Amino acid sequence: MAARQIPEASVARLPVYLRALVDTAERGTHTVSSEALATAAGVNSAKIRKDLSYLGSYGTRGVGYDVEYLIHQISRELGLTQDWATCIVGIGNLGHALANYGGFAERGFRIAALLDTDTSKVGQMVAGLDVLHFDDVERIVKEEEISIGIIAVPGPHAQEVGDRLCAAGITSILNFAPAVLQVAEGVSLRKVDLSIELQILSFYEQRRVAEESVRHGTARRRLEEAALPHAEA
Amino acid sequence: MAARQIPEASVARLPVYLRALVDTAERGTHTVSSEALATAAGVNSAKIRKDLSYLGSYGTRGVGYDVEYLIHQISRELGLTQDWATCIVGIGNLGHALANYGGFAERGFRIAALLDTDTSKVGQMVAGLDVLHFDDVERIVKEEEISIGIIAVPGPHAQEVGDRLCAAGITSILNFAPAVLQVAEGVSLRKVDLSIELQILSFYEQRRVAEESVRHGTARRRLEEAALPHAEA
DNA sequence: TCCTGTGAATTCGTTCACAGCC
DNA sequence: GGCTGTGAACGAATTCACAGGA
Repeated sequence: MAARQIPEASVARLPVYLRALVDTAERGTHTVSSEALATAAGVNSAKIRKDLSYLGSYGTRGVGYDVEYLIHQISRELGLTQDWATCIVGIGNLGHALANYGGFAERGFRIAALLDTDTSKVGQMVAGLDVLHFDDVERIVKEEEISIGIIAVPGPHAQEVGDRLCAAGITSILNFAPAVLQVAEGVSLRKVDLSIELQILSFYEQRRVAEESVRHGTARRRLEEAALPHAEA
Repeated sequence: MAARQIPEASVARLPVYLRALVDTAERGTHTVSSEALATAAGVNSAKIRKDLSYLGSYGTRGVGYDVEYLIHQISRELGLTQDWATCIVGIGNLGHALANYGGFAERGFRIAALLDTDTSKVGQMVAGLDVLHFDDVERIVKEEEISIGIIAVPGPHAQEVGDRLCAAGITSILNFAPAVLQVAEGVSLRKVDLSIELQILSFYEQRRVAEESVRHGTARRRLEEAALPHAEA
């Protein structure tokens, strides 16, 4: 088993499983079936089994998975057994919120630096950290051994910030800026775009409205049909 | 053409194209090829052409696409020609940041209400709006004709908030809470999970480190091989 | 000639269904 | 009997490659 090269789609689900498992463990349960874990994670059981099979054979036939053991294996696979140093660039509304968000540190992501170019922000204390000037990014990344950069600057500045981060030796970027980012070869990039998510919802929202009028039309037609002499009792 | 039922993956890219097109228009360009748009949107040109073909035949062979016209068509398709009322539930760090985030209003998403259960927050002014009590959600959703709910509460409260929103008649939910949300049949759901994104980056980060040691190992082995007598000149 | 629009080919991801083990 | 692990079947998404119109 243990076939290397886990599909991207599976990797993206592992953190979800991990969370479901931690919840399960907190409830004092020590064994889960793929079915139970599927329910907790909001997917189907075949997907769970397939995804977990990429990591190895960690389950027991006829029984299920040991919760603690699986938590350990997934954590290891995700690289969560070590700590990663991150920096947040752009201490505006969102940067502030991210700096204060407890969920990062909880999972081993240490916020090692807050950076901004705005001199009125530099020197401020945010979430217990001094805001430093982005000009010093190369030195800070090296000193703090930062590998993950979080971009929370306005869209038009995202690319230059990304370039500087790449140049400074960062190897992963999480981009919150509403802009398409080009990164150096070999740097991982993920993006979170708030307004894109709303626009996707808007599409389905509109389609729902369109379908509703169609359905009303259909309903009306059905009534008409029902009114025809050959309608069934 | 205009085949209905646009694939989900294409829908998710339309907002990205839209942003790239708006940028292009702001630079005073009136025509784009699929190739140019692909570069601006960070995808390949075949994808652009295929995706746009689902909307209709809006390009001109040998020329490209009219930027303004395409902006109009995509906006219409995404339902952005009308305004959507939203509410934000949970006015903590993130809720604050979201309320102050300009990107929503810009694209026709009006924040109609801020809701919280914490009585110390109710009555506060945030981003020019009174924070209201979540208990009144049914009335507020009806009065303001809110169709999209944004959840920014702590994980353990997300499900009950989601249930109340669904019961109040909301048809789309954007979930920022770190929890798997179950929604009523027919309600659209998207989630944004900050720490999951970091965990995905961590996976690739760790793999990179692992690969590096392998590559070093390989390099060493190659040197050894090269030192063998039968090595080529 | 240039670039779109699209069938066909391919790759990727999901689900089925059951053999194998507890 | 119950549940995992996994080939095989299926379906979705991407990419290729080129016919066809400007």
